Amino acid sequence: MSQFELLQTEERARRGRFSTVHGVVETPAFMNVATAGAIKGGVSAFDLADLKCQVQLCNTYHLHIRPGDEVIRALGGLHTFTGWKGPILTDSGGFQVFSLAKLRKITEQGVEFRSHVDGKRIFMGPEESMAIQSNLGSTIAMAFDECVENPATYDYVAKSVARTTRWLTRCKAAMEELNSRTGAINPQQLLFGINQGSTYHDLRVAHMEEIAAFDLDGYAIGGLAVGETAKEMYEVLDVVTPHMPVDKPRYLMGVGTPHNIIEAVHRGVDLFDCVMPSRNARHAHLFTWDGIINLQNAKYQLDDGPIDSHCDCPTCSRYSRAYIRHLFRAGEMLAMRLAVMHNLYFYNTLMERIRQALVEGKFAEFRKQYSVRVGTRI
RNA sequence: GGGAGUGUUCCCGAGCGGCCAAAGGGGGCAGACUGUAAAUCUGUUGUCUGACGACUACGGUGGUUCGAAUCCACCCGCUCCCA
Repeated sequence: MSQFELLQTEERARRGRFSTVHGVVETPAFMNVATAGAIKGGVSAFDLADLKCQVQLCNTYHLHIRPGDEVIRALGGLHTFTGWKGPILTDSGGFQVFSLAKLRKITEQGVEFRSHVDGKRIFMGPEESMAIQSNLGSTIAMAFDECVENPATYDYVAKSVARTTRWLTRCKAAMEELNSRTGAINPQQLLFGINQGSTYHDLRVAHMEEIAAFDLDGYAIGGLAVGETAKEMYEVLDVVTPHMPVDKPRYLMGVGTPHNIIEAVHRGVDLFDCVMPSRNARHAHLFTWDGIINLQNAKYQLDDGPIDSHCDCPTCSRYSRAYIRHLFRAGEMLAMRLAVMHNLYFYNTLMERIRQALVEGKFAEFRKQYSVRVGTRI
């Protein structure tokens, strides 16, 4: 069974401890995204241990298509398969309802996708998503939802949210049934519900209250950072978080920049995930405590210092900006690996420093010092 | 020695009288990226100017023409074939 312990608060910001069968997560925490079972850029589950990673995130849709969730189940589940022994959260495939918009069709029963690999038709609804996630044996399964692109009409969002709620009922029933089956990879698989409602405050609040009644293991806020302004996103957080259960972890899905994360912690969020540190690292866009740098810029050609002089990650302790820049320009894979490791270490350290600031009652000060600074191009 | 080609902006390479500061690659310079169809995508890349525009450019020199990277002559360089 899971247990979320709220250890401390500072204004709306929270520090907590989430205990799962695969280990404890100190929150606020950033979950490292390994969509297809690996962090893109050549970073393995074993590297993650050196990067202060607490939770790995994998994707239902991608792993269902390749290699197939039945294959992973036969091999003992994601923990055995990837080598990551800590908590794993699997996204439900709901985000692909959004990102594969041109390749799908939504009905009450679920969503018909066209595989991005070979074009094959794939049907996924709440039951299918839960069954796949059960086969993957993740620690935390996410409810199957529809992530609506912003802006969206009130009418469409209202209908979509109502459907997402009905899907949640089916997700919960399916999860309970799957957990009770003998032979389940993780019979204690947790389920998080997902709040939707676009930028409509009344829909957000109403939906949050509805899903809170399901008494799930955690609650996520989805459908943000998908087209709306940062200001609108923060307003949704301001409006929704007061309606989220205090004794359950709160997860802001897919967000975001270091600045977004600090601002969301300030508004009471505990968990995050985002492809930004890994994707941007692969494009030489690196985060430092002084701001953001693009390591491909000519000005770093002769820079023999580390990416970040305040960083003690495996990359910064060994390699110069000039060398990594060269690796990028030469198309060497090592460039991506070193850059991704740095950015993930930065994100995980950011969370560690946020937690430490909360311990010391200095989060407000931390926010003031870093919230804007870490998002500035230098 | 004879014959046939060829020389284009940083590189490769299109162009065959005006719509050419010159396609397309590459390279360079910069930007984007938020539950990853993303080792991807976008912009830009002669000089000057805020812009209109002006100027300098297609091996060299001279010519034909209202107008030449494009046609002609000679020169220079490179390639291939025959002796």
